Order: sequence, then structure tokens, then C-alpha cells
Amino acid sequence: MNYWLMKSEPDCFSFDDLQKAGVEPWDGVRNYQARNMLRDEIQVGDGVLFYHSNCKEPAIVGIAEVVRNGYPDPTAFDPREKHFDPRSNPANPRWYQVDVKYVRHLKQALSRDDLRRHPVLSKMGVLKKGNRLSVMPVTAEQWQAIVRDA
DNA sequence: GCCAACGTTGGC
DNA sequence: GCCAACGTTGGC
Repeated sequence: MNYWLMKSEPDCFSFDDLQKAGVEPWDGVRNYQARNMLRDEIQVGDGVLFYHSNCKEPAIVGIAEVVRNGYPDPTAFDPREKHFDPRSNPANPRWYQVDVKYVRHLKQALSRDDLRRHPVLSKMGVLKKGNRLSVMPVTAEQWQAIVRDA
């Protein structure tokens, strides 16, 4: 069992949206490093920290769970989609997605300042400057520090 | 294969 | 809105 942090822009898709949806495909990722994790590493049952990015109050807001292993991202095949990629096709898919399920909100969202102040969480990749990965690994220690206290 | 130009991300 | 960081593109 592994743990991940996934970013979403709340103006686009928020954690409340995930709660309403229940289960949602994590689509539109167009970065090879992230693709490799989605396709090869992220497994059903893995834990997900849901992070709101590019917004007024960037923060880890809740917990989700992977409920489907990596499979081809169909939005890459559709020219009407924002993330359409003509180089990807069903016979030879380039981009992958997983399905994630809402679990629960944190009692209190963890802002970047909260994370920076924490002895364990201050090491999280999401705090690193210039980090642009929309999916990144979280250590068991970091996961437990969050799930235990929040 | 190098690298400059360009686009995107995302905190601030 | 600014700008640093980084990935991608494409000419050579």
C-alpha cells in the first residue's frame, strides 16, 4: 500500500466536487513522470491526499482512495476535450488515469504554512519550489502524521 | 544531441 | 499580475 498527493485546482475540480461525485476519474494529466505513476505504480487501495492548488488558500483538504488501477485516459482521444492529444489513440494510449473515491475531509485543512511548521510534513514534495507534478508520492510517515491528527 | 525559445504551473 | 522553475519543442 502506497500513499500519494494529488493536486487539483478548486476552481476546476474541488474536493467538495469529489464528495458530490463519490468516485471520479483523475484525468487530464499530461506529464510523463506523473503518467508513469498513474500507469505503473498507483494501485487500488492506495491512500490519496487531496491538495488544492493555484488558489487563494492552497492546502491539503481531504483524504481519498484509489478505486481503479491505471487505464487509458479517454479525454486524450476526443478533439473536443481541452486535453486532447492527437498523438494518443486507443491502440497506443499515451496518457493514463486512475479513479479516486472520496473518503473524508480533514478536520482542518493544512495550509502550506501548517505543513512548513510540522517536523515531518515540512519535508513534503509539494512544498518544494518549482514542483509541478500533479501526482507525487507521500511517505507512510507523512501519511500517518496527517491521518492521525487531522 | 544541444540548447534557445516558448508555454505552463503555481505560490506569492 | 508577477515571475521563477521547469517541461517541451524544434531548428541546427
